[in-house]
Amino acid sequence: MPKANSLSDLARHLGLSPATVSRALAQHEAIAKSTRERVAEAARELGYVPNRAAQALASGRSGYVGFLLPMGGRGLADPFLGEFVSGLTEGFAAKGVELLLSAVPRDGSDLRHLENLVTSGRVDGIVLSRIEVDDPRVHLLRDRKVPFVAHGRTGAEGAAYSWLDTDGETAFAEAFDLLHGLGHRRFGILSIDEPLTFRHRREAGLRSAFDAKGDPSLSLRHVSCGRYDAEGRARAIAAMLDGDDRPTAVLAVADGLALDLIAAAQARGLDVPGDLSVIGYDNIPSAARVTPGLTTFDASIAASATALAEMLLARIAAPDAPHETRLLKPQLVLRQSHGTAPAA
Amino acid sequence: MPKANSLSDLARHLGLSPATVSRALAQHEAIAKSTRERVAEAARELGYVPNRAAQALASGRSGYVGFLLPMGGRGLADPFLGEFVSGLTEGFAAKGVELLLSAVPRDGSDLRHLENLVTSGRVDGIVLSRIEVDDPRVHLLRDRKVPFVAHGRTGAEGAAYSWLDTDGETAFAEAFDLLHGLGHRRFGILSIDEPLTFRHRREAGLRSAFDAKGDPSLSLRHVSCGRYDAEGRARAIAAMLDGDDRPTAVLAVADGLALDLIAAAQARGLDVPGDLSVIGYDNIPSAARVTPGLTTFDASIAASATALAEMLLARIAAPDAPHETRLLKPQLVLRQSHGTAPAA
DNA sequence: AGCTTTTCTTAAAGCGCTTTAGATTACCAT
DNA sequence: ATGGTAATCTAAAGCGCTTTAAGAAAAGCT
Repeated sequence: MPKANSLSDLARHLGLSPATVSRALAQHEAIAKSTRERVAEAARELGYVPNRAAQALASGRSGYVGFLLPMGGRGLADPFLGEFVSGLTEGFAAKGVELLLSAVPRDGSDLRHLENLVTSGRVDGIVLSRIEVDDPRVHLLRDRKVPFVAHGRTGAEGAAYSWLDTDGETAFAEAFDLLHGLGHRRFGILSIDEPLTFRHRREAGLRSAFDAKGDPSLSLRHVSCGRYDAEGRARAIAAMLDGDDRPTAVLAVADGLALDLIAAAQARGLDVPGDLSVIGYDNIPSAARVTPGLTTFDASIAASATALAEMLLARIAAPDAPHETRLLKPQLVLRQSHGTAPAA
Repeated sequence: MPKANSLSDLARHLGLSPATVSRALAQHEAIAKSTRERVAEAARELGYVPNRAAQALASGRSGYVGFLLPMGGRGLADPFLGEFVSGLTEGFAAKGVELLLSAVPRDGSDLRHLENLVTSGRVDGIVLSRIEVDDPRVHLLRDRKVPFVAHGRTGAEGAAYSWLDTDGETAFAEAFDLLHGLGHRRFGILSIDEPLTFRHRREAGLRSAFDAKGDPSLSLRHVSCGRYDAEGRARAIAAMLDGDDRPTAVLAVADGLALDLIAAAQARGLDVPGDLSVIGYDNIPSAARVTPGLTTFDASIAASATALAEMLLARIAAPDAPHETRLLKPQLVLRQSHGTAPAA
């Protein structure tokens, strides 16, 4: 059996021109269906696989999409990111597209890195995560007219780009009401100091529900960790748990914080949920595995990522189509980390 | 400021030929150092970024390396894979190379997928993980003379390819001796049914240490789960814990299994390590976070991945260099999941 | 038959680089 | 001057595809 290593090999074998073969393989309508089948058959027989670089150069599209993986942190070992990237990969794979994982250094060169990534033509589109309040990456990509989708919204909600987000604002308001109904009066919110929109939204949701009660006997302790490393988290958790008037109910803006909080509380001899109710956000896998099980909001990370993958491919196919935005309502997963307020 | 979008733009601007500029940017010795600097400077000023597809087509190298991500499982949400891929990504990024994440379906088309991946020229090299006893991917890549490195060894140790592995055999023998020294007499090994070499090696290490005692009063219960899904694991764990003569010390070939085993034991009212000692392998992050902390072998997953990245780049640079193999000795991390045997 | 329309196929240019083989210049000793 | 050598640089081909513009063949109409 001969082997076709290039389009023209295959074309010669078939007695057709390379142009026809190229378009036949691409399922162009202008090529007779019978020809398309004949070509596909021959390609299979001769083991022909198109060269991707040549396709990319000629067509101006690389066939890849990019995801920026921040270096230095936990990377994909972070359960959220791991699940997210898995979801992306599978979503793209379903359409025959592969994901380019681009590690970006944390030295402030991230914008240059992104610019380089797109101007080199390595990717046809980008998935952005961990969106900041006024995210410069969004501006860059929009200016450069590079297709992208974002997991999360910047501060300006109307901003013209495609995003998918979960409604953390409503969720945290709901969680507050639940805990308030269980008799809690001293609340805490455990957050992070980075300019990420999701934490602002979740904080705001809690705060507005809190303010809506207009009850001066309620208290709210707001603690953030500076860097999201072990030390920063431990310090924030200490600030939450130690001292007088410890909250009896704490909302954590992410499950990782919530799990750490529970462990720290238990280490201090506190009972969860007897002495302290904790609710998290995201429903990462280990939220179900710890004791007590973490009550949290299921943000269906993998499904979101898959949806984002589809949205991005749609944008690449039709860059001028109107932007699509999706706001998902996370489901509260009731487990054992929350309960009625302890007796005063 | 003008903008150079192509090599020839830049060459024209500099009054040089494209050939010279190309080689100057590649730091060729044949180009005068002064010229190289002048070119680099101009490239920076004019914001020139080479087109990757054109480079790939002309040079025959894509500039990417590939990793095969099995679909359908936990994907990167599996702590081992997450940490491994993070390590790879960072290792490659250190050398300016990006990782192509290629999701491979579990429908038996994986070899075709791999072949397609390399013949399309999408990647210059491949990192293989979860090596099987007689792994067809190893044969394929070796036949096709595609640079690759493997995390793990096939059955035939002398096989001519580059690999990095941890010495699970010695580790499990060591773990057995430790537990035997603590008075345990009824042992268990919790494994998986797939033809992965790592589990064979760990099983063999335990078994040979067990046999070496030549003590007929010792027992060894060997249980494997069929598919590595929640149900398969639960069934295997039940077989390990239920029935007469339950082992008092169990080695699990992976931390995930060990953690599930501990949870299941606790759910049955058993005390770990009072009634049951458990030792795992890999030291995934959550091994440190559960209660009791899991005693396990630290396989330094991320560091291994980074080393593999370097090994692969070295192979791509010098495909005919002798193969490099590295056997790492995992460190036993003593936590609280093991202890003296319960009184008979 | 002659004409138009429709259907199918192709020639040829070109995507933006790398690389081989060769040209040019500079430098030195004779 | 003359030739030889080393140091730089360049012309031009070509990587393997896509695509535009146009050509050839078949079919439909009067």
